[in-house]
Amino acid sequence: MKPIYLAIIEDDLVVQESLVEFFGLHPTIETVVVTNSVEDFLKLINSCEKVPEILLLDINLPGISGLKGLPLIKNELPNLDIIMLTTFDETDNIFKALSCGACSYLSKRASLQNILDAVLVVSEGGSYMSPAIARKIANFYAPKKKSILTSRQLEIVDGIVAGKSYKMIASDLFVSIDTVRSHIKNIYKTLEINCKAELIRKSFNKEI
Amino acid sequence: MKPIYLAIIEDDLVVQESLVEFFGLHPTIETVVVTNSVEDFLKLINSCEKVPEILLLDINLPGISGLKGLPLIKNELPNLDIIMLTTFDETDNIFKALSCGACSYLSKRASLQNILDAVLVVSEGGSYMSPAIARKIANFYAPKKKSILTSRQLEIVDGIVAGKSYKMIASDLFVSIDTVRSHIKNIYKTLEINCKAELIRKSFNKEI
DNA sequence: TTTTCAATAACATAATAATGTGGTTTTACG
DNA sequence: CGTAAAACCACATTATTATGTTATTGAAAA
Repeated sequence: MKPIYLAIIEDDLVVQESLVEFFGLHPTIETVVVTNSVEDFLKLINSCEKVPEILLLDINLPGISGLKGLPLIKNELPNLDIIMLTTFDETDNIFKALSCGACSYLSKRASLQNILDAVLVVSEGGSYMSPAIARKIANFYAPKKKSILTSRQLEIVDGIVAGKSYKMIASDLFVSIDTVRSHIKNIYKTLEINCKAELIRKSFNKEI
Repeated sequence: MKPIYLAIIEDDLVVQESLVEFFGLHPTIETVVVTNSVEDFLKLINSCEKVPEILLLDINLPGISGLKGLPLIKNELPNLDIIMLTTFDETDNIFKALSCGACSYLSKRASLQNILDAVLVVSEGGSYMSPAIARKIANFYAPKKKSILTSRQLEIVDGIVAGKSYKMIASDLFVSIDTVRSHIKNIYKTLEINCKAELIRKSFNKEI
């Protein structure tokens, strides 16, 4: 059975060592690169005969942070699957990491066994999210209780988000363009915004 | 210890029975409602003294499908955590289910043990996604290979998406407003669009 | 070295959007 | 019955956006 080539970037030497030791015991995982910074990793990676397939990347690193480093690393090794290790589960970071191509995300409070599970899952083409993280993702998609806009206003918003002009929205809804304007004025007031871009952003962020 | 009240909607009687039997053995889980359709569930739920906290919901049901039923159920029991069980992992369904408020999603090929894990994780406020599903979610966020826009053009797009006017973008980038206009003309041409709304939409859909 | 392309910029014009003020009508609620 | 909210509409003004044409400069590619 082909071993899984693993890399680790972790600046906390205690954590780093415990990871290395733990994975050293595993029969099918071979830790091929271990560094304590993104910079070192990028230097080492070119002169490395065994190219890692999976990387455990700490999100809080001195120098280039894990989050900033992600695109740099992905640029060098596009096929590397990256598992983020994080101390705090900040929602923003989760989505930023995912947007940069991280495929798994787990809390450092997770046990070594959990981290191993994640590595194995990823090596099989899956993805592992710790429960708290997964919940945040689910909540992100979840519908908001109820909009502060009226149903008519929501129809107007739909039109805007769909890229229609006021004129088009007016003719679609069989009302005058001034009515559309009027609705939009009210919508902007309610949402405390003053341009279309904000409206569309809010809509995509499910803030409406 | 307070038991976890569980409900199950599953039309396949073999699966249903094995679930009921399996959870019956668990000390802290009490299965309080079992039906084979969303319709029956909605009828029963009002005359039920023990209100379920977690629901295992099959996605493919006769009559009202699990997906269609989700909002109806959530409407009756807003605090119910719903775990979707699915035979096929269609990406569309995953996101639809999440958008309707499902908090976990797992393949029926998952073992009973996995389903139990999911129930326990959810009962603790987490969320469980099977690896293949989680991977699809991660891939959804992953960056597209490379943009057809130049880096400068991307800076302009960022400004637009952030809700800035041309004037603001110009002053942020220390160029004239006509330069910004010029960039935007080129961007629209390249992307074959002709308004800001489309640009923002594409940006949020990672089509840029 | 010629050509292409990205980035810069000016000038011009038409369309659309943002904002204000004021008004009517219908519907729902206490 | 009165009132409030929602949907409707008009008129007006300014700001911003969309679009066209043209041109210079520097860097990269052919």
